[in-house]
Amino acid sequence: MASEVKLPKCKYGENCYRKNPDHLRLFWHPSSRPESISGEPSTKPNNKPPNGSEPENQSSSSAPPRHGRDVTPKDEDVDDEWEIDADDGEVTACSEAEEVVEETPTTSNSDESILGTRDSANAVVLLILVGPPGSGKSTFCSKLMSSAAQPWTRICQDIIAKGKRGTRQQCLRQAESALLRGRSVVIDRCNIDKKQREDFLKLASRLKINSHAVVLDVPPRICIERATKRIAHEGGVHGGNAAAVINRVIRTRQVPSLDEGFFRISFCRIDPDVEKVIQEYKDLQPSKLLDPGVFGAMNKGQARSLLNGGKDQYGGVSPTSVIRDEMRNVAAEAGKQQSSNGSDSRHGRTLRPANLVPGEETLAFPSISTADFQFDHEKAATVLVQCISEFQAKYAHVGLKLVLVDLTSKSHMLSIVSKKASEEGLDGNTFGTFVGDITKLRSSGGPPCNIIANAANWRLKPGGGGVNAAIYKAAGPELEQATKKVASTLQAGSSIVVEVPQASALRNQEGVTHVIHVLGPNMNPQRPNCLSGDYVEGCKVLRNAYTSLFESFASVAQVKPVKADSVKRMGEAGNSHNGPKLNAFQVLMQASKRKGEVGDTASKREKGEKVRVVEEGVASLREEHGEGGRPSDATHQGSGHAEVQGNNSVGQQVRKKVDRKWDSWSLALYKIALHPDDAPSKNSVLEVTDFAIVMEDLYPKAKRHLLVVSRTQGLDELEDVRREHAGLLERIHSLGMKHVASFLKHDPSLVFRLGYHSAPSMRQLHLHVISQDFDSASLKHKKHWNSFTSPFFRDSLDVISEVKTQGYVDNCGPNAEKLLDMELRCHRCRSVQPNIPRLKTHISTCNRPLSNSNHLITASSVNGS
DNA sequence: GTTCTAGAAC
DNA sequence: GTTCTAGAAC
Repeated sequence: MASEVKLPKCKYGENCYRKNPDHLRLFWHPSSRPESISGEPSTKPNNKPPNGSEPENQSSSSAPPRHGRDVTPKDEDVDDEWEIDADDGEVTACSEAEEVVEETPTTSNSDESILGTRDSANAVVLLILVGPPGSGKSTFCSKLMSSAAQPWTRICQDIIAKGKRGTRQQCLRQAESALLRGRSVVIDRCNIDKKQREDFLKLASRLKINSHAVVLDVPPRICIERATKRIAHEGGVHGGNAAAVINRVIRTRQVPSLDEGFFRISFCRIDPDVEKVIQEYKDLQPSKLLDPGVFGAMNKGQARSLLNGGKDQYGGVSPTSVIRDEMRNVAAEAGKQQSSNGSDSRHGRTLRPANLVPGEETLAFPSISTADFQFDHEKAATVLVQCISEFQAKYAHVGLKLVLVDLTSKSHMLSIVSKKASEEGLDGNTFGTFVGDITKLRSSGGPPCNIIANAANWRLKPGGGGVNAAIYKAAGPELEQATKKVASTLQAGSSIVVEVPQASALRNQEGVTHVIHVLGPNMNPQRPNCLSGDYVEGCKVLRNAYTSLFESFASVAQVKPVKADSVKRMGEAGNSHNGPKLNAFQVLMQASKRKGEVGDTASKREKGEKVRVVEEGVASLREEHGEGGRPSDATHQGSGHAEVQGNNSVGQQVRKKVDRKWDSWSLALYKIALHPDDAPSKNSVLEVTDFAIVMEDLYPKAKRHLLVVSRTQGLDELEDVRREHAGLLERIHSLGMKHVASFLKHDPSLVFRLGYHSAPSMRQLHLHVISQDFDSASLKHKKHWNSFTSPFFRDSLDVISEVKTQGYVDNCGPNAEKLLDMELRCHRCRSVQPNIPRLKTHISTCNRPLSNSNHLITASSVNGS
């Protein structure tokens, strides 16, 4: 019966951090956290508005420019998403940048212009560069962004994907993000034909932003000369092959025309043309708008083509006049949007008052730690969305709503949280954002939030600034007195609930019954307990803070998580309808499925995909319905056998392994382990014992790479390991160590790790014994590298320890494979390398101490033990 | 696990 | 032409 039930895919739920690459990185080695070049914590300006609200720390817009390899001005700052490899001086993308774009620093003193707006503060345009390799697109961008009058973002496809070449879709996403933040965007890619430009024009049209084109119509000879001199160009357009590529690209060139939707097209053939156009766009601002039309030197054929195209489309009317009219319409529309009711259409999830029904408990809360405490916005948004997701899952169907509030419609946090919430599929009925004053929600017609959160300080004192000062001021001295009765200080990552006294204006005017003080992590060196850029700890504390806040909210609202009894009631209610009678467990699963929280296990099984299912919070239900129990021993454990396993700190949990289909190619180790005498000759079996065999990996990923394969039938992978296997794991480890000692005798310079893959491709539990040189021709792919250097590789000693203490291995879950797709990071110096060839070159010379494990085995450690 | 192929991009 | 990625097949 249990096997018929659809189960959640992960014990941490559909929105488990392990599914989120950004958050996943937090579980990378602690030493991987981004650092500024100087090693000093970032000291971003505190752009605090005068009205006591949360200031906007526009990390992206206030950051210094980011630069790719081929265009990096050597004398400019590099922000914390980039780091320089001290060994070879390369600039490499840090792991925190999933997609990399370059942005100008803001040039104005006011928040208004820092944030910008396509409506008024800036003349926002989408500038599409058109030109073959070597035409000077990158130089154009560098010059444009060096001292532009308004903020620009450069989208360079060559470096957008963690410092290497990405896709058009990534460029589009980043362009949209920047445009929505009020930044002009320059698209640095060839854009050589209509198809390559089409999506960008559509994007601009959708956002009601003018598209401009600058055609770098540089003679092919010059392009080839330039490209030939380049080295290590991402697209391979350098050296001897540059001419062929450029000639081919130029042959496919389609000259941009106004009828594609461009507002303005500028042609540049010689350097002075380029300089002139660069200056035009550098000067661009509302008081210096550029006229529509076609400008610059071009040949007569191009001009005729462009004008004819425009004339045909507009029925003989000058394209320029049509576009001017359109421009006026856009401006008028933009004006309407700006004067609307304070909700910003850019925030798709902005909750309007009508969305919230009085009587339902609603928590209004500010973004924690992103103002004075200078926590990185992107990371904070990721943590927040994760916490909301968990909250929604835990308190489904009980009417609790969360509203993230910020004072300004230009709030960076509102924008990115909305985006991430949408991406994560958060329930828009129970979470939204709102632009307004958190202390005046009722009186200003905002959502009726009777509980509000305060981004407090550790002393729980009024003052300082931002939300804390505003709430204490609005509440009057009564709140401070009430708070004193509850606590005198507050730990980071925790919260306290204070009932707002009846006499407080916040209560009798705004209807706020409770204030929940919450304290997040501090990244501001000017404030106490600064974490100095330690985002591993910081995210942990922030997560604790939000979790504590939301739990306090639930506590005040006097609701409880969805539990067995409530689900049972739901089941009974469901059974009152005509459908088949369902038990509580099935009802829960059906509800989860409706919310999209349950994977289609059956269909995945049909496809032979790996299916590991861990469910949460249903153990009592399973017991109640007699659908499972703890395994008594290790007798099960072949494919297709469901099993249940016990508790951990999160709460009572059930671990259930569902059928995994092993393809024929993945059975090689299984066959050899069970029948070592029949091992194919290509496999070098070194030792056979009663419990394991030792063999050389057929495709070694390092100088020395052995496998110690268990001979216990049914023990396919780590997922199958239980407490009773601890002794076996220790024997396997010892066997591996024996061979390590032998290797080290011959070559004492080697360093080894012993460990398991979280989600192995080959059936039959096997320990990897691998030297850390990774000097092997068989190491070809990112997946290879990350399987041995990311947390996907579980150290044998850690595995043994976990099995002994908790009875199973808490591996990376169903999303372990995401770890394999992460950036290529040197296991010594932590620098990111753009591809495998570059990585291999780098690691062959990198001499930093190894930093990828606490369990490295060296000649001295073996001799000393 | 590997190998092969196609496609995208410059 | 080269590099990289994703997917299919084994």
